[in-house]
Amino acid sequence: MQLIELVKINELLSILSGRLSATLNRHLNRKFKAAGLEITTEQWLVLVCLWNKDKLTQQAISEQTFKDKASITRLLDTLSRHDLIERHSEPSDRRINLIHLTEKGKKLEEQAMAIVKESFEQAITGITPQELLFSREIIIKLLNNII
Amino acid sequence: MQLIELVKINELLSILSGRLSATLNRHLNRKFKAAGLEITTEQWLVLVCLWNKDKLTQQAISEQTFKDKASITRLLDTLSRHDLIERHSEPSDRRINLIHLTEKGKKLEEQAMAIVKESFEQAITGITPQELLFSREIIIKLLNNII
DNA sequence: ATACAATAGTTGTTTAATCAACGGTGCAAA
DNA sequence: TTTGCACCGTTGATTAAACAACTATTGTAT
Repeated sequence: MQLIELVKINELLSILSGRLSATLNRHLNRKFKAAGLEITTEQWLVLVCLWNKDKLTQQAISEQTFKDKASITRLLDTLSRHDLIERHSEPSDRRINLIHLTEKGKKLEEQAMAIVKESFEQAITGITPQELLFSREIIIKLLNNII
Repeated sequence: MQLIELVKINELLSILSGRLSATLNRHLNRKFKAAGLEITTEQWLVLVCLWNKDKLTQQAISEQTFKDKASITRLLDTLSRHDLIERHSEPSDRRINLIHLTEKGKKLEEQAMAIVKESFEQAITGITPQELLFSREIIIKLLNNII
């Protein structure tokens, strides 16, 4: 009984804490690559913030993506090297960088979102919206319990 | 309508493909560290395989953890450096390493599993077993859809 | 006005993931 | 027997994560 419980714990934790995200990331990264888009899932997540509202601070991106600000520094380094964003320093507060999408970065939105949408639809095949919403609630409860 | 749909897609994907696993990993890593255990969640996952059945091949560990064999090579390098496992080459098939737990590695099980169990119970506070099992089914469906 | 705290971003170190390429071993078919 | 394929594990390159320590700037409180 105790053993079975622990086995289930391990299984669920291993799925949640690695396998699910790794599989999703791998899937999306391959789709992006297959379509000739040179972005990763993590970069896509940052770009989503900027497509939604351009010229954010790194701090804002950090909060919206739930990523460490050091991770954002380096993600933006990569995006900048690929000419998808530019850092513009703000004279009114010289601590701040405002992150601007380049034309190349803006143009990526349509194609990237189409790929994501397609993958999403593939992922949820055979799952009803209610089931999905219910799972979302449970996952958010889980998250809040361990923050 | 379309916009709202896309927002939901982004949110769910971002939770599943990064935020959930990152939060869980961070949580467990901190707990391990706070208890004086020098292991990460990823290393714990490998150790679970060996606690369950000692003397596995790297290939077997790779399959059980759903991790790339290159990742396993490096995880085992770290575990070996910390004297938790040893690679024993097998004379009957010289391609193979059998991974042996050291005494130190064996001794870790009780303490590590107690921490994991405690974290798990914290995580599922306020969620019924049925809800959890239901979510597990949905997540496995999701996984199978994108493999 | 100065001293201290808070904020924004960067850097160093360590761990881990992917993919691709490679070396060595085992096995089976021509 | 040797040729070729499958298998096991390693290595290199790139991307990303966490944490801690750091610089520079801004804001506040005495």
